[in-house]
Amino acid sequence: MASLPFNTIPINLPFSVSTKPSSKHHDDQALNPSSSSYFHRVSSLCKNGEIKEALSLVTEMDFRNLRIGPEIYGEILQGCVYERDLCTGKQIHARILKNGDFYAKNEYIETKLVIFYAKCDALEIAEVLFTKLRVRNVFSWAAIIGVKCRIGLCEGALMGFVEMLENEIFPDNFVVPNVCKACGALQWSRFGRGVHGYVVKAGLEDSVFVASSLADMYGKCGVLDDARKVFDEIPERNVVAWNALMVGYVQNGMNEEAIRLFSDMRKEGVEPTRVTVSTCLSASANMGGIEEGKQSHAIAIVNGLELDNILGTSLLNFYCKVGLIEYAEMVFDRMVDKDVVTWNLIISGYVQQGLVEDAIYMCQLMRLENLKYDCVTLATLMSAAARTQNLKFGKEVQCYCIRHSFESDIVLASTVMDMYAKCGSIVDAKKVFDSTVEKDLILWNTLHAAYAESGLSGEALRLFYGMQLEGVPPNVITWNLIILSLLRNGEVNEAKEMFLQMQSSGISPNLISWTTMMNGMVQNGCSEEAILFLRRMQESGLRPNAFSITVALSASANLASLHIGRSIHGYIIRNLQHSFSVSIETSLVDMYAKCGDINKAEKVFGSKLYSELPLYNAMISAYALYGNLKEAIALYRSLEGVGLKPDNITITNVLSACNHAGDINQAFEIFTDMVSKHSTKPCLEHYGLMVDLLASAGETDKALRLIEEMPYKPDARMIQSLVASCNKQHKTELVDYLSKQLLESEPENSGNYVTIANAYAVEGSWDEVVKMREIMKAKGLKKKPGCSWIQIKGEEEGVHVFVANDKTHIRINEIQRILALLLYDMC
DNA sequence: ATAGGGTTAG
Repeated sequence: MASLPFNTIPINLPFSVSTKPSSKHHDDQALNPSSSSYFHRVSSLCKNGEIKEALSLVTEMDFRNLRIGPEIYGEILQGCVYERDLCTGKQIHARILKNGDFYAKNEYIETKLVIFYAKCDALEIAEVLFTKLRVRNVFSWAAIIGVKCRIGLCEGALMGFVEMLENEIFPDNFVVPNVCKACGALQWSRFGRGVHGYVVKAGLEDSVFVASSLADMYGKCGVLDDARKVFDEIPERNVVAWNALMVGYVQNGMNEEAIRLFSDMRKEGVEPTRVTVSTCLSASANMGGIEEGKQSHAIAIVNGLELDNILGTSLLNFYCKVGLIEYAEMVFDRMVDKDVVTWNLIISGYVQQGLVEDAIYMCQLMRLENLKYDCVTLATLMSAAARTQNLKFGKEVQCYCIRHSFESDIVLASTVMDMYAKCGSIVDAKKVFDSTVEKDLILWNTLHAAYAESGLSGEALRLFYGMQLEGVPPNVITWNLIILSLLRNGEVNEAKEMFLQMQSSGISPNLISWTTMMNGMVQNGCSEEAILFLRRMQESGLRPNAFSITVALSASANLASLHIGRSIHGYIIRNLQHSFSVSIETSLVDMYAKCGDINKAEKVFGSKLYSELPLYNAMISAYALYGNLKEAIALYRSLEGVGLKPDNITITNVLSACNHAGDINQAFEIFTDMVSKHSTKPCLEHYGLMVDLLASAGETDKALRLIEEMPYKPDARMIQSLVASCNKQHKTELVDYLSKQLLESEPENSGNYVTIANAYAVEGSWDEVVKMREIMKAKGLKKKPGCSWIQIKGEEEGVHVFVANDKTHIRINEIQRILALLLYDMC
């Protein structure tokens, strides 16, 4: 055996190496029978994980001058591999080196050392030893590929696979799974296919290990058809194979397929594991499948699966996502070793339910358990601030983030921006955006969302072109947001143009793109076009979901087209039977009422699946529309019996029913009931309806007294009612008073100008309407999102008129008077 | 070989 000097051993090994060659193992100790009994004792200690004891036996052997063969060192190293005991292994390595080349240059020992370091994730040492190997066999290759794969150096692992083949060392059923894993992580499906070819050639495809990892690889690459094919051809499928395919389905959004696979698996009598149940729970959570998730939970219990952290958090995630917070609390209480993930889930569960107080309380408890907030906790709290529009709380959380150096977390930056945007502070959102160094597409989109929400289409467009100049290509979401910002700002034609541009840039509109267009059309008074967009979406092969159907129903209602409304109802019955929701039922009632078929509205209401307030509100509103005061009141009175408490909308609807019928007494009864029975404060709109009622009955003084009593500033609508009433009675000094009120309350409120313009529109004075628009422009005021425009036919192009409220009738000279006051105020 | 939490669009 060639002798090499010891100092060629890499000096970066983390222990010192004796340079003195030892000689005692040359004694003829091999004949000593106790040597083999030592081997057995060492071997059994190692298998029980008692490495330290095994090591002291070796020391004892050394002391008694017994021959220590390579197999003993091999055994101890293997023990260190089982225990992932890097420290003890290094000591063994030191002894091996101390004992000289007989051991240090033994192929078995050298390979074992590589395997040991690799298994302990000490890649650098393993690689140094590996490069020094004179003989590289399948085992050492497998170890190196394995460690690279584990620590995420996937390209390196795949290069190793190629190099192995070049050196004619053939990867076996231990190497291939790791190679597959690397392909999956990199989503290199073409490389994966090559590996699959090798597997077939090498005859490895019958190994469950190989086949399940191939199925997993195809799943991770999104090629589910091939994953399924591989899976179907496995001769003896084990639970891991089932799990791998199921995970593939879930990761690609095919949740229903995953659940179906689970039931097939149970039919074949394969026992589910915690992984199976976790995966099913993810699928159930994603698709909102309450029954599926509950059954998965039941199966976990029946099969006696241990509630470990991962299964527990899967359950928590599921119950939180579907809104069953009580069940989530039960699971949470039963979990023993709660970690940050566990706490984050229950906290986010509370936030999703709007229970921000509970969320904050849980945060305090979490701190008492000595757990620190991580970026997920903070992102959740930030989203709570955004939901509740609590700017102060949001800033506190942001300060915490800054103090604890979480600024570099890009997800957190997105939530901070979203919080500022939701709290109406776009400038601060932009500041956060600018100060974030590494921007990802989501961050860009978050700012787009902020602009879209407020209809700042100019800013949005600048951002849109800016990002492309910086080489960030917009995705569907970006395009949808740009379109939304245009629509929110009333720029219908520009939005349609953008919609076309998106398609010519190679991005096809998704469900949300189409629905955004539809909804935007409805909001901008183009309901016919909304229906056209619905048809075109269906032609493109996309199926409308519950929300798009709701929008289509409101378009039908606006068009008062029973024909279209019925056809959409038909579509719901044919295709959305299972996703019947409160909002769909509500929209149906509303549609039938507005299309003139109150009987059908009653019929839909009568066969409702849900018993929720919005549905009752819609029906009461329908009765109000038809002036059926008795029915409206009866329905309102019946709420208590079904355990529902009327809200502001209910009262508004009942009061407007009274309004239509001109029944002041009934209205007053409802109005006072509200405070005494339901202890709710009337809102501005309720006062408005009462004022309206009194004013149109000529009770101007009473109306005025009510205005002075109420805890709100009067709005333009109220003033209008009064103006109309005053007009009849020629009380001009009152009009002066009211106009002043209007100016004092909100001179910058575009709504006031809109109201006045509305009145002009009703009177047919288009010149005055145009003038109002110009004043708004000069003041830099923009129409609020959701406020409708209508194009006046036969008028000069570009002239828009606000949709007039049905009951607005103001004498033209009074309008001029108010306008004069407004202009005076501006100068 | 397989499994858990937070961010953007109607």
